[in-house]
Amino acid sequence: MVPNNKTALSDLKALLKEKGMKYTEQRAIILQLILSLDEHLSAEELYEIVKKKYPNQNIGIATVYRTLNFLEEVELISSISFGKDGKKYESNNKDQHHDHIICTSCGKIVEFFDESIEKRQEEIASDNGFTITDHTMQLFGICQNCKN
Amino acid sequence: MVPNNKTALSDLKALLKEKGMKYTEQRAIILQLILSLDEHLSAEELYEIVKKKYPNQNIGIATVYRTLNFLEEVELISSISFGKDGKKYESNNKDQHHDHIICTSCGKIVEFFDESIEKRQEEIASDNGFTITDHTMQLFGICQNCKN
DNA sequence: GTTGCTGCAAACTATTTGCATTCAA
DNA sequence: TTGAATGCAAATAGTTTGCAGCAAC
Repeated sequence: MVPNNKTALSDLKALLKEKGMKYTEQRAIILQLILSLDEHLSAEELYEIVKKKYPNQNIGIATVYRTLNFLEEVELISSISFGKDGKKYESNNKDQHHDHIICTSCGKIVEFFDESIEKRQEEIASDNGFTITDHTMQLFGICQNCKN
Repeated sequence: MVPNNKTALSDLKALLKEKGMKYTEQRAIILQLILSLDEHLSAEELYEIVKKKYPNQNIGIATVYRTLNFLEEVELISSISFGKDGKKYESNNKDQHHDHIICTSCGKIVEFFDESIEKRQEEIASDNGFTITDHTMQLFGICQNCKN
């Protein structure tokens, strides 16, 4: 379990209260799951894991979608989508923003962060009259393993 | 009409022949449309335009999807997908590769190319053992117009 | 007790597929 | 002539919504 799981759970409680929403077992389970798994998972995959891990809790797929949408909205998690693979979710409970390198052969994902690119992006945007709020960057290629 | 429309059409013919496929009116229409419109369009949008522009040609949505998949596969066109808006297609018949700045308020898309970022991406990938084949980068923000 | 949340099933959207017919080669 | 492509409709995948019962506050 990730060290700041507890923090995220209190954040969740606070955010829910703030919006007049209720703290439920299901919401907590889904958030904790994303925090504890260090992977990029689709809604369907998360649903399968929840069902397996909490067989007594009879969580529906609709709740998973509803919860993911909410968690993304309040920025506790975020989603990326590359080509065929569809939308995948990951926790925001990480050191900092990062981008992705994806192996088109085996699907492996490596995260990276590069200060100089980030800076350049800001410049480009402002040159075009934009104020950046967010960005995504994906590099596609073949990883070391798959090259062999 | 874009100057190198003709080239792309011969490319299409050559590619089709190479794969034992047939050159059809429908395929030509769809490719030409993407070449001539300088926008990012979804399959559905392209379908609507074809229906309007060629009312005698009774093209089906399935053909549009099949053709788009083929054209992307042979790299005459390419697709990007940002968040809610789903997959959009654009011609590869441009000066060079480019990335996108998207206004999250009005949907405006600006294209840009930055040598230094491209270079840095190569370095990062190779540091991680990857050989890059492709990449996408999207900056999200608010454009000048929407700020006012 | 009230209001929001859940699971279920039905609805929807985007895309793909099966099949009889049509068309390019 | 023959195999591939097309249009249509049906099928599928992914996601959302309506609703009756249930749970949080």
